[in-house]
Amino acid sequence: MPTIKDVAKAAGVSVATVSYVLNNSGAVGEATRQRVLQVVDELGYRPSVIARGLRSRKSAMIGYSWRPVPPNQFNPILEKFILSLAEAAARHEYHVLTFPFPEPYDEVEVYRQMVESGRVDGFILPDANLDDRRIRYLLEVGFPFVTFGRSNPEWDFPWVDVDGSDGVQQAMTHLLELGHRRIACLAWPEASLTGQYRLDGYRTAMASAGLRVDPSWVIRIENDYSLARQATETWLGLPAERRPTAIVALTDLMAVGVMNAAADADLRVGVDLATVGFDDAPIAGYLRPSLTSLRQPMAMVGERAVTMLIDLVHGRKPEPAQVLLKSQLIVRESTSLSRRA
Amino acid sequence: MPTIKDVAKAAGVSVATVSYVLNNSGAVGEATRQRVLQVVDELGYRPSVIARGLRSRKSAMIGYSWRPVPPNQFNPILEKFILSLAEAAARHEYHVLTFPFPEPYDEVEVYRQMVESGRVDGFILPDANLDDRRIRYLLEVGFPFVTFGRSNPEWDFPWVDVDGSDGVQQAMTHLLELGHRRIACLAWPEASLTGQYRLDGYRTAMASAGLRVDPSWVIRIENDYSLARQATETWLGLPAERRPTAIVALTDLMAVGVMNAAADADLRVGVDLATVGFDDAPIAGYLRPSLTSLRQPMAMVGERAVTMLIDLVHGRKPEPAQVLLKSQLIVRESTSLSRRA
DNA sequence: GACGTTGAGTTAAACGTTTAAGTGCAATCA
DNA sequence: TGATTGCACTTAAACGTTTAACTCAACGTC
Repeated sequence: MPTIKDVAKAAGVSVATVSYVLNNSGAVGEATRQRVLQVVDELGYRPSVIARGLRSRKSAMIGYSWRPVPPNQFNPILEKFILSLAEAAARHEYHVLTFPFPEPYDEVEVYRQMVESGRVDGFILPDANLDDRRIRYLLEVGFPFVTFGRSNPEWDFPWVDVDGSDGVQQAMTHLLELGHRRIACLAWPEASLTGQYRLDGYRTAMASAGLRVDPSWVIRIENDYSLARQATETWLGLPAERRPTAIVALTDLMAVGVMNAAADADLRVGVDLATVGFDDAPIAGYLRPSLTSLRQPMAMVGERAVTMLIDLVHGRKPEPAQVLLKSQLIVRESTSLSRRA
Repeated sequence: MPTIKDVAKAAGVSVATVSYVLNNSGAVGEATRQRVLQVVDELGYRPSVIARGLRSRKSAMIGYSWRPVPPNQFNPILEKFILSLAEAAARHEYHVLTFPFPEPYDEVEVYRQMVESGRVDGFILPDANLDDRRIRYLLEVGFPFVTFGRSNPEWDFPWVDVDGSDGVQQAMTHLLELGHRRIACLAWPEASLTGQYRLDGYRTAMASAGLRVDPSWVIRIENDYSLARQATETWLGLPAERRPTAIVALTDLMAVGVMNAAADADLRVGVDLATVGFDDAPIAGYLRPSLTSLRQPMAMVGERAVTMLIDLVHGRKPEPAQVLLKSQLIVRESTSLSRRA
């Protein structure tokens, strides 16, 4: 593998000149420049990113670690997200280093290792949450990062998020237009900030529509199929005047639980009971009935996050430093069969 | 960030000694060793992987790039695979670098860049196929790699694969035991070697059972929901004595197409028509009826592939250099409702 | 007492870049 | 004419490791 020295020798110049040509810096005459470039081409020379990294104290790598979901759950947005990270990074001559998510309470240690060994120049942190230890640590040591998701308002750091409140409000508007008035929300435990925002959207929409929220209409569960079924059964067991006619679930997996529980109770989903999911999993369009869901603009999230991170790494302040994107409601049969029929 | 020099100074030894201590090489007295380790600990020193890489000409990185599936398809095994790669790599102090899959026909160029810039020490290549240009290139330049999937038999290289023929035979045995005799196979285009192996499993099982394969029982399509529906409709339109009672699909997505087309024809899946998928997508257990499918041991695939690759990188010949793993049939309602009923 | 041998260190080169500082030269200027 | 400037290029240090080669004292051997 040729090195910069080989190029210099072949072109009859010093290595510095070659370096200047390659980096478009320094003052190099046009003739020399051409000659160097030609030699580079002939020799098939490619700079060693490692040597470059040692000198510049940059690895040109972005660290990314995600929390694997438990068996029997799925993460519908992971692939798109990683892909958009990798593509956005590549556009800036960066690369994405994926590392396994640490065991609970070891988070910081794993990130510390990455930071101190100089493996990466910055991190993309998915699944940000309140009091996130990773964020606290990285702020403390002043290491570049961008989160996907928000955290404590008193912490000032760059993030990208999808407006869950707005998303759920879109779904609610859709349901309200269809005439639904008794709408339930299958939510997440209080610990999840993302869950809070989405639930806020539900409450806001109900309030704007002048509708009272029956306390039994909000059930908080982990993202789990069976728990979603149980919750649905609870709702369907309510007296008719309190029984929801529509259910907004915070994930597609839970929405599937809702649909199946409803079908088992001999309700026609989309006609007798409407339901909406979140994330627009690839399967959503192929379910029976197909599932109305909120699609997060993952490609954009990845692109923005990477761009912001690279700004940070280069000492520039990303502008804006906080980005809130909108999700898109994909209407399918689970909310609109009755209309079509 | 402290460097090895800081440690050496603080411990009153030369940098070489520190290095020897850290690498357990050279001859170092016990007292000195302890003192160095203590200083390392006190200073929180961590070797720079970049400097180390420059000297040792190793990046301690494994390159991984996967072909993103078209919109409306999904890749049920990707997450588990990347995760197991990352975990296995971490156990050997390696990391996984993900890079975007190149545009068609640029494959080699992107891999070449990775090789020549010294970014990675080796590759894991998913989706290996016949005449794979990536394999050809890497063999040519003698760069370490392990594929997931097989390729040309005349090429000698290390791979890990899941025995698709055996998998489909498991499914077939299951269907035959349930009494099915007219079994169809929803296969892939001929270009896919993985598809060939799986289809072989179908033909082998039919032959072993002494059953003739009606030519119309094999339909080759891309992995696509709508095409799967169409194929199913074709089969359901056959005269009764040639109409399949069971359909083995090469992916879960196609199996969903089968199930929905059957339901539209007022057939009860699992009773009137059995179907089996492949990959055991997370949703499979939550479909109605739930889908029998073949689960690939992705964690094992990743683990083995990484171990083999690291052997190669260190100049050891992996033993064995070819690994064929079995998939596991997960029986659910789509093949056994009638039994349970 | 001269002569290996061994153990425990040190010295310094090397890995492949980047870049501050320096050099030489021609053109420009007072 | 000599000083000044700007351009094009070179020199050499530095980034943080690893490791071959060396040093030196202590010890054992004949």
